[in-house]
Amino acid sequence: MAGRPQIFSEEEALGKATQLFWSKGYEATSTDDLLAAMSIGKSSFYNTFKGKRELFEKVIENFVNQSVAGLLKDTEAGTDPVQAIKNFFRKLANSPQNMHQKGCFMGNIVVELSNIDKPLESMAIKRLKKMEQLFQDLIIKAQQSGLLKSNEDPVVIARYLVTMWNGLNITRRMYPDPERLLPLVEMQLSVLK
Amino acid sequence: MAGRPQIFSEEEALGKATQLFWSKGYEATSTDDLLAAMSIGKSSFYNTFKGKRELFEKVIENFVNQSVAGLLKDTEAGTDPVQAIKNFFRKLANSPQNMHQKGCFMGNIVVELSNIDKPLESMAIKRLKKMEQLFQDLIIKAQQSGLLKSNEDPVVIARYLVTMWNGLNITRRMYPDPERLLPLVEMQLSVLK
DNA sequence: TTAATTTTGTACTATTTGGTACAATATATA
DNA sequence: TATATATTGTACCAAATAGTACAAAATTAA
Repeated sequence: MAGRPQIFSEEEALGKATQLFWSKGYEATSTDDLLAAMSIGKSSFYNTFKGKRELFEKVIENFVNQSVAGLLKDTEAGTDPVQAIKNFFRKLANSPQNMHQKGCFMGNIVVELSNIDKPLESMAIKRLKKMEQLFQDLIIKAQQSGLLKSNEDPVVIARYLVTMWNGLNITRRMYPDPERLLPLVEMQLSVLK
Repeated sequence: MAGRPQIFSEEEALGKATQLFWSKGYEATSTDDLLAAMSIGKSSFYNTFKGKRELFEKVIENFVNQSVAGLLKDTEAGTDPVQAIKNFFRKLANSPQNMHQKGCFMGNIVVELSNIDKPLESMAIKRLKKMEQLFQDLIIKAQQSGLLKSNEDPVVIARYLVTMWNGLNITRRMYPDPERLLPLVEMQLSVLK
């Protein structure tokens, strides 16, 4: 319980690492890149985060998707779950350019590492499935309350929404502007009625 | 017009390189990996393909999506364009495991390189847009012939289909089995009526 | 004040990276 | 057969990579 005090904030450093990994991916992010972004020295890096891979794992574990968090908030606020979902996707379409370019962190990981690093891919898949579960809960709630008339299997609807999310996160890089994305989103949401 | 003859088939070597890049991505594929997969020496490699990046460009340019080629064939065979599209996606759902794991080569490139190498990303995006154009042509044909009653904008429908494709190529890695994917695909295809 | 403890800075290292240099080799043509 | 020409194999290289070693610095507890 003694020792020299840490000169940096672990949380802050982790946030910087997250941003970097999110935009450049795992392989293309070098440890030197990380040190620069996190503004810490090599010793501090290896001392507190053990290594690049271990840091990446921690980044995945700590990652909170802001959009999803917003969706969750809307729901808890008592909003119509169907409207919450629709808002979620409309917000995606209206994101700033740099968000379009980054896409979904977990989706990016699945794509980059599916034939490179299965354990890391699995961690990302687990996160995407959590998102799917969130959708499923909302759909069930909407069906029970009668706000959603469709009696399609909630499991399939949820999986459809996740696929939409995954797809949009690539398509939005092809068309990083709301004018193209919004009509697309509306068509995709037409299932929810 | 003299000189020692090439000991390998350029086309074959390019095919091997394509498979490797497709499964491991750009960054994680080393030149040594390539040499081994292509079964050629370093000299031959740099002599005929100039370098890793140039090879990758050539691979993208020469890439023919087998599934898309099949779709095109079905169409030319005079099949109902709507059915052709439906078959296309159902076939995707029924692909073997390793295809699920590989996903869409062009989509993979967009994800991996969107913040790393814009020129390469653009090449991949161009290809995805070609696919979108193919969908659009089919939708227009289907609407004109009355096989598709929906009068939604063909541009939006095509973009919706590409987004479906992009999304499925991630979701199929979460659920690499037809039992989960088929109901999902059917729901997504419900727009086509 | 000293000892124990932890973090930090600097120098170093082994491996892998993409790529060159260049001579040896194998062919077509003169 | 000799020569021009193109491909190939081997050795080499500089830079970047992830990670270590270890002493110096900064703190708390005894």
